[in-house]
Amino acid sequence: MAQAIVWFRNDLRLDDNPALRAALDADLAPVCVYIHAPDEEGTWAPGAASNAWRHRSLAALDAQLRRRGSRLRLFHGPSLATLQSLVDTCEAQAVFWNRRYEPRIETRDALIKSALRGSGVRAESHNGALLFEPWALQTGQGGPYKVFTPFWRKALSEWRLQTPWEAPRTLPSSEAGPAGVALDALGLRPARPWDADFWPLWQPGEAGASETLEIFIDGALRGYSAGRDRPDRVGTSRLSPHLHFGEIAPWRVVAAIEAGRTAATAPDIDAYIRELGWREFGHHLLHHFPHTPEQDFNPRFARFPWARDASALIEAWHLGRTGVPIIDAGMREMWSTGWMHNRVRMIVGSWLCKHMRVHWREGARWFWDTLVDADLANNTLGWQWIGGTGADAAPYFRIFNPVTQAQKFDPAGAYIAKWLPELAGIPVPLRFSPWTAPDVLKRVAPGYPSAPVVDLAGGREAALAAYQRSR
DNA sequence: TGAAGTTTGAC
DNA sequence: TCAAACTTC
Repeated sequence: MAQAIVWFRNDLRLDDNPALRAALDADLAPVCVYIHAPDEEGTWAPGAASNAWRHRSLAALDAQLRRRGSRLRLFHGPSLATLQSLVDTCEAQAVFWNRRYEPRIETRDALIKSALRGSGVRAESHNGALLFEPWALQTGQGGPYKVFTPFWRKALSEWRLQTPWEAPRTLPSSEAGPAGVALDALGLRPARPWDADFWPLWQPGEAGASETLEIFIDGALRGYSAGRDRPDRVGTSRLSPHLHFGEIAPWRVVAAIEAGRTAATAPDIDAYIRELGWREFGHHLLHHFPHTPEQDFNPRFARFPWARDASALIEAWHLGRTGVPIIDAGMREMWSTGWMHNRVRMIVGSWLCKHMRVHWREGARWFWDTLVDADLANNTLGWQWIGGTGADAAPYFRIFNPVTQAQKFDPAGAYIAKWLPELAGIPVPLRFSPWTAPDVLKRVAPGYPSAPVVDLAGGREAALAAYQRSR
């Protein structure tokens, strides 16, 4: 049987894998490879938490391939040279992969595709990650969308999803060509086990993704429209890292969720699929506006007076020592688990960009390194949104009050107590703003900051004034 | 997928 | 008196 290279990237699954399917449909034995080449991603090489996840996800994929009589071969880049050498040594007839949409990767992959084709090899990329390719939806004028609502209306009107596909129980094995390097040689696993608290919560890989989906459907999906805003509960799908690494296809998530549609569940199902729509919109924007991971979408903010020398403020934010419990709880949740609830991401983001008046790229960089679901499309969309600089963003003057938000979405103060145990002894009305009861705070949690690093009312006023000045 | 201040209208 | 509606940033 002739061979094909199946080049795994952010599609670390077998089911619903269009590249793997293409190889099998062509009657070619898949040589499954992963090529480690972080330098080819420029300034957005994967961060530490992301690498820790990938290490385990690659191990899971290899185990799954072995159960089917195949295996995953690992290599160091550069990607093109590695693929060319694999094509030669395996005498492969084709190379298949699933597309990524990060600007540097799109450019690199286009070069790789044309180089392979230039040497007479069949090279094909497929859609393994999105419900709609970024170029599939266009405005009436023929351009990209910049506003979510019309984008999503268009998507719903052209709703056609890939049909689920299950990988065969046995894969043709191929021993041709080099064996590759050991997983540890890629250096993805942290040298010091700072990620120890991640793994009771997460199971990287395709099996973990399916299990997470089932848990969501049996649990938080009912009541999702309201429950997703509650960081004190399991109210969200927690699928984001699995979707980022392609451990499950979004169309499979949609199909599974739709399967239980009733009149009662319809609003929750629609609300969740709309969130997947934001993920689609993020990829659409990243593809059409490739400078947005670095630059404000709205050029007006070039004149905005960001705070000077905010390094002490930024450090307090990093460490979860701002003195505002809901913010510090969120930052510590992320540090411990590699993930932060989305409502809390908005609160900590608003605090950084508005009260601290620090440019969103500082936040984007920190999230990039600390989140297991760090994704250039979603991270950029989220930070441009909360910073007020984005395409369809919250206006800059929409400033979250972290005390009000905590009262509303963590009413029993349970989320705060979980991540800031030193504040658990402060009774609930005071736990949201402990600086208002200085003697209690000093007695119960003497190590916690005695006051917010930025005054809530003063910071809000300063941000509004700065916005006015820049107009 | 804000907050805060003001107005309005039902008691 | 108070909550919902409205307005402004």
